[in-house]
Amino acid sequence: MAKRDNISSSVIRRLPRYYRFLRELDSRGVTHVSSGELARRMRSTASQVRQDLNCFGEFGQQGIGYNVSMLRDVIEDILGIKCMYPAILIGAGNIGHAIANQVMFEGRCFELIGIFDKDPDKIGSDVGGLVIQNVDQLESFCRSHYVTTAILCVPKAAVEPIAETLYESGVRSFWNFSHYDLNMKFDNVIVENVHISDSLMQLCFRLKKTNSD
Amino acid sequence: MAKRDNISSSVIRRLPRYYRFLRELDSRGVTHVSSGELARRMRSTASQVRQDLNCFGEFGQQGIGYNVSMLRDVIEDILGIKCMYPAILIGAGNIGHAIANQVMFEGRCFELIGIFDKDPDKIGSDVGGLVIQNVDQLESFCRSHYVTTAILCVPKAAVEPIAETLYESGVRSFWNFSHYDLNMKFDNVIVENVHISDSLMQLCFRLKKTNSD
DNA sequence: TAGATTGTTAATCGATTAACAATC
DNA sequence: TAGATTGTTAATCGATTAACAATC
Repeated sequence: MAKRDNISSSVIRRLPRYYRFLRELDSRGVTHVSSGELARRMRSTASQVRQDLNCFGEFGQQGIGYNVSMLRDVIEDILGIKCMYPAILIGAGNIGHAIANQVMFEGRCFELIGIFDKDPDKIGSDVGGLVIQNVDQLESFCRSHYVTTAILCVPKAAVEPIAETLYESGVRSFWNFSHYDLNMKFDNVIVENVHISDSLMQLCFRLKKTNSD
Repeated sequence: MAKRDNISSSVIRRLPRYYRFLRELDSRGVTHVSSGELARRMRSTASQVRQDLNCFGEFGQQGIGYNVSMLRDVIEDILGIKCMYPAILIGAGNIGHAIANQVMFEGRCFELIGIFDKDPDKIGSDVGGLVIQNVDQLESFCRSHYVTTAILCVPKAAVEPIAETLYESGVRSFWNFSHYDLNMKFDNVIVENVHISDSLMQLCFRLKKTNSD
């Protein structure tokens, strides 16, 4: 019955962005925000914003706007970022460090409980409060800690076999930074492939377009 | 006249993905690929692929498929990744290191010619073959080297003022990793804001959805 | 009351899918 | 020739925009 059950995928894709702005407003103590103001921030239109927000309940008040903290709360709920899933990270290189130190520490949705690498020089050292373990501990660790999610920061060539191993150890979701599209053959697996350089190519495209205008 | 002039934005967004697959096929020595095969890789449909590829010229041959290297070439051309823009990076923390070492070194579209930080302990040390310079050198460096693009890997709070300075020194495009949406007030500026954790939230959403089905 | 702003409907626009003749 | 696969048109679907009555 709840409207909230069929939110279109384009709205879902915009939710993290709404969430960021609402969090910022909330932290500044702003209690209400209008569709027009949100639109300005989102580089969208007031109409679009109202259409979006309307599909998960009525949080607005005519003449006043939307209640920031209620809206923030319902978005957290829809995205599921109130949950806490145990996650591990494999590959303690540059990106691995960045993720462990700068992304995960915000402590939303995932708790980083283990870091693995195969380099003997790295094993034993500390990253963001965790000791780097040997990859050969992967299987037993995943089984005993019921790890749901693996963050893959290993080189291209290593991804497939590691993902296989992890799948067999019960891991069913992957956040993959390896520059290689992981395409698991099982359909009970969730994969988010991240390609940072895609956005660099978009930047390049826009630069070229500007220059040729 | 050229079809190529009005490629829709949704096609543009898919180009980096096509590009990746074509590059892989090319490196494996595959000369032709069908829309069906590309669709399988893109998790799309053959119809979609043909529609997409058709909007920038006729590279297919009935009964045979598309010429991989020609297609790759035309995509490189459209995205403008054959150009080489001088870029600098500010903030030699974890993400800065990751970008400098793992993303930029592929040597496409941008050449990293300078790295800056304000931490005296970092200044002078080497990252990916470049010596970290003091941020107070930023302005003079940008002016003398005609820097077009800045990669911002600094904390939230530092972004606005640094972007201002850079703008005044002639920088007109920004690849921003600071977890803060940079919204320059000038309209001759290109900004790509990267929010890595958005994809983490999408992962979270999909996990929650799976669990509740 | 007057001004602001929502929720919702209808109209428009654009993107995806289906179908098939053309051709390698 | 038969099989494969394109290019392109038309049909469908979905997303965005515009408009306005309802209401704080």
